[in-house]
Amino acid sequence: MPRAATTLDPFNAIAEPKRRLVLEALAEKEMPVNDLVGRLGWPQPMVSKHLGVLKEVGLVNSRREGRQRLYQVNGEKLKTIHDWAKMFERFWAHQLLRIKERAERKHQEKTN
Amino acid sequence: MPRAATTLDPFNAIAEPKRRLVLEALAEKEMPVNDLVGRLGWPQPMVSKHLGVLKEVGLVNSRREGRQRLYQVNGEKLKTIHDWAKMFERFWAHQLLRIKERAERKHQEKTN
DNA sequence: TTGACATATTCCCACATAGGAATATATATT
DNA sequence: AATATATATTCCTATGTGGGAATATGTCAA
Repeated sequence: MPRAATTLDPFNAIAEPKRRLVLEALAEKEMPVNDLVGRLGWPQPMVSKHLGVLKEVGLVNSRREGRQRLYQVNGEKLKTIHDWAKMFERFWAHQLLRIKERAERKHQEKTN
Repeated sequence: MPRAATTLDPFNAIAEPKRRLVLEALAEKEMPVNDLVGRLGWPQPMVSKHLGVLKEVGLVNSRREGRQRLYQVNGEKLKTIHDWAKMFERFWAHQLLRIKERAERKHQEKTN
């Protein structure tokens, strides 16, 4: 069986590099689809489709304004990612640990 | 074209829920494959294959010890994920912004 | 060397999905 | 109503990949 649906899992949704670029653009400011099209240089349907996935998985919200649809980052869902990664903080935070890891890596080179 | 190779992108590698579970287990302590097999209850080849992907993408390191191969989390690569998510910190950190977002969401409900 | 233990690899298949092209829908303007 | 603008959706295809089963490789002990 392949991977779980992109539209159900934020981690899966941001696995696509283009979707990360969309989020990074939206991080600057709320934006309509066409601004993203111009900024990213992709076909409009491509942008809309990626936005559709991001919307369905909850990583962005949108609101209408005239003919445009403005997309914005949803912080809550991105916090999920951040919190998960934070679980491993101790593996990079402490200098002592880093030294220990470096030593283990050297040992690994011999045993590999 | 489907998604880019899992083994080239940490974000893609952790898109698979089972691989996140592997990393979470290894977050507790360095561990040989069989410990993971017992802990997760998956077939050994499945565990080895997921470890293979995590290793190739650099999210874990390994070293031999007798017949066993001990796997450990690689903090540096996980920091990459953490740093990326941190980019959106302001979207959940400030109370004022949260209030603003809530207002925008209410407006969205009307216009949707 | 033989056997037991520990881990990795190969082969196959089903399936989700990104991209492309064309088209559909929605909203504002005249 | 007709047109222009803005965005979404549908259909198609190629391809990466997770799971299962079987097997291979590697390492220690007797």
